Amino acid sequence: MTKHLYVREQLRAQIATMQPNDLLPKERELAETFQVSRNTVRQALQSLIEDGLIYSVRGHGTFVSDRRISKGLGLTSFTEDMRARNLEPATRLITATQRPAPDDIARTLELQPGEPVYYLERLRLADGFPMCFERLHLPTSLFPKLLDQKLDASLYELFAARYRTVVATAEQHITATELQKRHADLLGVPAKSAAMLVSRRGIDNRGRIVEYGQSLYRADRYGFDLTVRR
Amino acid sequence: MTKHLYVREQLRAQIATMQPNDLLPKERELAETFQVSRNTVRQALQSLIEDGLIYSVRGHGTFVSDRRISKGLGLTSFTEDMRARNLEPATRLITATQRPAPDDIARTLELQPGEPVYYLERLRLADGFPMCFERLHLPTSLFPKLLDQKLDASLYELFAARYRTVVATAEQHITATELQKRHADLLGVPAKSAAMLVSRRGIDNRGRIVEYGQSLYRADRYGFDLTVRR
DNA sequence: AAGTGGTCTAGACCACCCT
DNA sequence: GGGTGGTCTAGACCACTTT
Repeated sequence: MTKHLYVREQLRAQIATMQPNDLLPKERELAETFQVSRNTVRQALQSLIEDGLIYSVRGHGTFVSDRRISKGLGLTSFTEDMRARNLEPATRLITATQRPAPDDIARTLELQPGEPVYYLERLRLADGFPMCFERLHLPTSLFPKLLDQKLDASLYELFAARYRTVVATAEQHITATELQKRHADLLGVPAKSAAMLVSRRGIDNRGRIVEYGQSLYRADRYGFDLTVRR
Repeated sequence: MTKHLYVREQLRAQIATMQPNDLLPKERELAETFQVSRNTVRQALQSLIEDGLIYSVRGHGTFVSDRRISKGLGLTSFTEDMRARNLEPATRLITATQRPAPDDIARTLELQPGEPVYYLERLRLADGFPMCFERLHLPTSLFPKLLDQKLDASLYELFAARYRTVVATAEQHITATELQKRHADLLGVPAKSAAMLVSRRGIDNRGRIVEYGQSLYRADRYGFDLTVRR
């Protein structure tokens, strides 16, 4: 545990007991209190500012933010997302195969056409009810013997534990669509119901394209909350 | 112009000429080159890392990112959003009235029930084609004589110019829905088509709730692109 | 062992806001 | 003028990776 992380967590706890627009102690005071340099205090404050918990005004002070900002839309797995919503995530594996990449998938994953990819279909449940149907495409070269693994849990956790691959960035496209009968049946809603369609391309910390997935979320059960700033 | 901003812009220009995964000079070299301290170099690098242009590996070096990341989803007005997509924005004002706030609107705007609000309905066009139908609720107290203004242009620009109010933060909820006949007709699509429903609460830099709006976007023409990071 | 980025220090001056 | 956060310095040691 580094000092600035320690200071940050102490401050986070203190902020939780304060009111919006309350004034925090001066940076020089905090440095004295925690027996660290002012730069270290500033490192901790900067991190809290980026989280939206506090804001600072030059020549004035540092304050608790007006509203508690929900974390917005970070890069989270379905598993993490559901846990954050206090729902119990589960997964039903529907299909898991290896096949040559169709042209459009190869292009998205930046592979040569026909290179082998894994294709997975999974139904994601929350507290036992269908929430989302997803199709995933993964380069086989990055995940040897993937199909021998347990695929009805968090894939991101499997990637990290088994393949030392962390999805660091994701490019997402969000839109709406009408559900085909098959997908509607899986999700337990009438055909042609509206759903959220999320296409995601996951990239690891070395810049390799790790996954391409499309998820269909039940619109009656799911939405994105995000807070954006100027 | 501060030093770290100068260093950052110089580096940004240099990065533009480099290939993904190219190695940047060591921090200590950069400090020497620019005749600044290593901390200042690190401040510039940190900013570029947050923009996704570079990444660093401890004990190894700092590298150009594999992909140029689009800026994701900021707080933009419809007008700005369309211009960014190279589409010409336009607006057709459908309704503009003043009325007592219904209970749910009052609650969302944190007003007393029955306090007066403006209610606007507008059809937003891109290159002349319907893109989005929006309903807006605004506290009258913040925008005296709003209905006398020109309401078929960017409201955010009007707020800034006429009322010195800048929407600094917005809480958004994004989901999908089926269009009612009236809304489908306005947007020029069949009834019950899928659409994106975006609810937005805008907050100014003093923490006042400035607007509550619901927008229905044609799903065939519109989606959100966003890049998220761990 | 050598070299990298990550953390931390103690001190200084600047830009801005208040009284 | 006095106090705040913002910037910057020169130097040190640590954690990690590669040789």
